[in-house]
Amino acid sequence: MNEFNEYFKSAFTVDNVIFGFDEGDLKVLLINRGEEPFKGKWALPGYFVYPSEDLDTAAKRVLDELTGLRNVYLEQVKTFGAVGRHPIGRVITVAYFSLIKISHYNIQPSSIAKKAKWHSVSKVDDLAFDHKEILDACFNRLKWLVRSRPVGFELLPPKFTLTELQHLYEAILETELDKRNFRKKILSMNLLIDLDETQEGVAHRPARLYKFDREKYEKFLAEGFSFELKESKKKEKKTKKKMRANLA
Amino acid sequence: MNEFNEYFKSAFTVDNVIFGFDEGDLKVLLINRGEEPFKGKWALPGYFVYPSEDLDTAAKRVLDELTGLRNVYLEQVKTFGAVGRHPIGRVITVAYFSLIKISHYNIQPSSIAKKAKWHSVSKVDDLAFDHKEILDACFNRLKWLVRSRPVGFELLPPKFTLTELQHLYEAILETELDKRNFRKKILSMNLLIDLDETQEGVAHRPARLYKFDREKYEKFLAEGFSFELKESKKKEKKTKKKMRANLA
DNA sequence: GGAATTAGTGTAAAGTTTACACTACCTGCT
DNA sequence: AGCAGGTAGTGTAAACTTTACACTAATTCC
Repeated sequence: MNEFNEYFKSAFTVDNVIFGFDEGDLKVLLINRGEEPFKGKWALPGYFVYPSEDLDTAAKRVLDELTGLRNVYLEQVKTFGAVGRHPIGRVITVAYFSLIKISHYNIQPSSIAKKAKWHSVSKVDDLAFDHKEILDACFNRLKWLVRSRPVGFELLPPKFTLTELQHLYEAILETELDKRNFRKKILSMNLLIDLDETQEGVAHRPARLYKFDREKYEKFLAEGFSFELKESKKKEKKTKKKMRANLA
Repeated sequence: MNEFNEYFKSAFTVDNVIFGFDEGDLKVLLINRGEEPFKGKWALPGYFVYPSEDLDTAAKRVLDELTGLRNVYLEQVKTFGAVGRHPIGRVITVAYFSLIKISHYNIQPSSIAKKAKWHSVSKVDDLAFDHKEILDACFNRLKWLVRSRPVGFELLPPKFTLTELQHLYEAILETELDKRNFRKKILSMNLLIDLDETQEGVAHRPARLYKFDREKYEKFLAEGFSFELKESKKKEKKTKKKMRANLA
């Protein structure tokens, strides 16, 4: 550190977009800011990265302090560093998103956690700092992720019905899926274990419960498998340009 | 800045993985370090982000100083911030990758550019700092990108043959593609304009030259189209687990 | 004129995706 | 007991996409 001293004047933070799924709706955990700047506004949970701490460690710490959860899905998404994004100086933030089961979430005693609340992703529209932009980037990443791997298992309780799983996918993809085709696709992956149990206390035919075969999932990931879910085209009727080859 | 002063002691940089394509091989532009640390080793081009500069601006600046090129494909990939990654202090780096046409690249007068050299991506194995890890992350991103959009056009000269295009895809994907299927797929996208010209000075049947229809490409991107290129399975014979549904 | 070399082309079979509608099973009400 | 209301669960045929595969065409060089 000599001629470069002038560059060592910035700070960096992590911000964590924590997704959960409840009541058929995709949610995000937000903190109500108790102080300026943006006092009273909702913001993503985040904090400065300590000098002795790796980025991933910082993201896990923020998540743990807030939810008490460890070993959850956590992924770095993008870094935001516009010059004026933070009023107190040059602050770059690294955005992460994580997927948790809301049923496993317990309010933590930390003061920050008391100000936390789940919000429907689709209804969030105004956040502190550039946090709306960060949320959008993470939501888009989740949409992409859900098309290439069966990521929903991170968000559902240990036992779930196929309809719940489908609703989760529909919430993330913001589209409707065909029930029969969805089931065929999901079951053909052999990642579900049929528990031979059914729902109780519902006023209609109870659905079978499934759990997720974690062992096969690990294999799936290791082999770089991927699958595709396409939206039901029942209602769309997009002009499907056939784009045929201009061959002789 | 008051109680947070202790956090404003880090620096951040951008590192740019600049890909080019030449002689049937995917290349990356590296700088030979003239000073400690890692003196004599090859490194990714990068520099500190100025206090008054956005991240993307810094990445463009680094690219411009080195190659004289602007308006090229540039994308943020990932941020690396391990505690000990830089000997002179806490330095976080934001990795970008760009795609350029080597034929358009002119050596710049800047001192840094004189130390630059193209290396085959497949042969790079030891770089300064954590730059190998950064290169790998960017290469993986490129692999992903090339499967979802016809990104190769950024790397080829304005006129090219279908075989050149195929070789580019093969270099990026590190696999072989079937000639007829590749051509069918590419031509069916209608993104190529047949120039009604042929190669000259080759000792075999000359190939037709094509250029890229930029207007249609913009439309393609805007409509969120995507396409898939799958490797030729001629040689592999992967045990294709049929994974059929366990339905009644 | 023939050897060498790469360009260029079509098709049938296998596999995947799509659209679509009815019966089954449970509760709660009368 | 039976019916209404509600969600669960299932199969198939048609359209489309992907795959595997081999010969002829055009040029240069000798």
